[in-house]
Amino acid sequence: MAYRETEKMRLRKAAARQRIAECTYKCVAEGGFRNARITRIAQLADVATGTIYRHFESKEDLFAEIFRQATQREIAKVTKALATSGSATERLEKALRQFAERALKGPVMAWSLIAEPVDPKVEEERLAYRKAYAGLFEQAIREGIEEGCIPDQNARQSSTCLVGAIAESLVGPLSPTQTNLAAAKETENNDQLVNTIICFCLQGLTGIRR
Amino acid sequence: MAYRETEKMRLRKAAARQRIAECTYKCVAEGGFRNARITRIAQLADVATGTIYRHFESKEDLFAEIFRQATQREIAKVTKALATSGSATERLEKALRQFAERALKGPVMAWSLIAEPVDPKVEEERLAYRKAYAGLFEQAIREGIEEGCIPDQNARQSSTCLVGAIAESLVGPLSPTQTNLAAAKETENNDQLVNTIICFCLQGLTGIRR
DNA sequence: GCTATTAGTGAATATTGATTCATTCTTTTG
DNA sequence: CAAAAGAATGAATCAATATTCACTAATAGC
Repeated sequence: MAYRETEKMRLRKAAARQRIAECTYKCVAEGGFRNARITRIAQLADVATGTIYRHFESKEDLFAEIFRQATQREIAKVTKALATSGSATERLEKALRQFAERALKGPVMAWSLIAEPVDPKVEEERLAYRKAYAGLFEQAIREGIEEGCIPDQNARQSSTCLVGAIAESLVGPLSPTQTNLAAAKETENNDQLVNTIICFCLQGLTGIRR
Repeated sequence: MAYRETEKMRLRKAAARQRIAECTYKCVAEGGFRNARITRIAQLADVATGTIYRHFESKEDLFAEIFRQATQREIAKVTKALATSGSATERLEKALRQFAERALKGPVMAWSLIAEPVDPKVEEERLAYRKAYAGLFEQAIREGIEEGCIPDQNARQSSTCLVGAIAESLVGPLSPTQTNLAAAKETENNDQLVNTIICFCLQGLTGIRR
C-alpha cells in the first residue's frame, strides 16, 4: 500500500474541476456551446485536453453541468424577485425586469440557455430549467388572477408568451443585439427597450393600458 | 463542334435542380438545416452527391436558396393578410393568425426560418426576411397608431415582441409542441392556443382587454 | 529513497460529413 | 456512327474536432 487520496489532493482536483467549469462558462458566454471547443477550454484552464476527460465523462457531460450551474443562478434571481412584497403584477414586473436586464448583460449566454440547439443531455437540463421557469411565472400569474389584478387566463401559455417576447427582443435573431452589438452597449437605449418590453408584456397579461 | 446545350437539356437540368431544391426543403422541414445532410438530400432526389455540386456552388448556397424560397412564401401570406380591409387591429389579428397557423403546421421549418443558427450566407437571407417581416408588422402598427386603435409606441420593438411571443409559444424550446408533438396534433387545442396567443399579443399592443 | 497509485499530458486516432475529381455515361452534331 | 462536349457518378479526400491512451510526473505511505 502506498497511495491513498488525501485531503490536499481532493482540494486540488476540485479546484481544477472548478477552473475547467469556469473556463467553459466563459467560452459559452463568448460564443455559445457550439463554439466552445475542448481545446480552447483546455488552453484557458491551462490543462491538457486529456485532463478535461479525467474530470468530466464527455463534452456533453461538461456542458450539461455548466448549463445546470448557469440556470440555477438565473432561477435564483427570478425566484428572489418574485418573493418580494407587493401585488402579483408588481412582483412580475420586477422579475421580468431582472430577466431582461440579465439577458442584456450576457446576450450570448442567455441565448444559449434559452434557444441554442444543444446535445440531448444538455437539452434534458434545459427541460428542467424550462419547467422551473415556467413554473415560477405561472405561479405568479395564478396569484395575480386570485388577487384580481390579472384577468383569468391560461397561466402556462401566457408565461410562454412572456418569455418569448423578452427572448426575441433581447437575444433572438430578430433582435437589435445580433446586428449591432456595439450599439447595444448604450445603456440608455437598453433601459428604454426594457421598458417597452415590460409594458407590452404586462398589457398582454392584464389588458390594462399603462 | 459537336455538342451544344439544347432546350431539352436545359429543361432536364432545371428539373433536377428543382428536385434537389424540393428534397432539401423536405429535409429541412423534417429536422432543420443542421440535420439536412447532403447525402440524404442526394438519396431523396435520387442523384449522386456530386451532382448536387453541379447545380449548387456549395451546401451553404443551396441552403440560402431554399431559405429564400421558403421565406418568400411566408412573406407573401402575411402581406396578403395585412392587405385586406378592416381596422389595423383587425388586419393585424388576421396576419398574426396566419403566421401562427402556418408555424403550427410546420413547426420545424418555422423554427429554422426564425431561430435556427445557420451559416453566414443563410443568415444574410434571414436578415432580408427579418427586415421584410418587421417592416410589415411595423407598418401595420403605425397605421393602427394613426387610426387611433393602437396607442403610440415603438412600432419596431413591439413587432419584435409579437414575433417572439408567437415563435416561443409555437416553435420555441419552451413550447408545448417540442415535448409532446403527438398531443400537438389535436387541432382543438391548437385553436385554443392560437387564440390565447393572439389575445396576449393584441392586449400587449393595445392595452385593451378583449 | 523506494514503490504503488493516481493525475496529467498531448500526439495519435476516430468520427462525421462536406467536397473533389478521375472516370463513366449521355447527348449533340457532322 | 464517331468525335466532341457536357453531365453524372460516388469513392476517395479533406477538414474539423472529440476522444483515447501510452507515457511521464507527482503524491502517499513505508
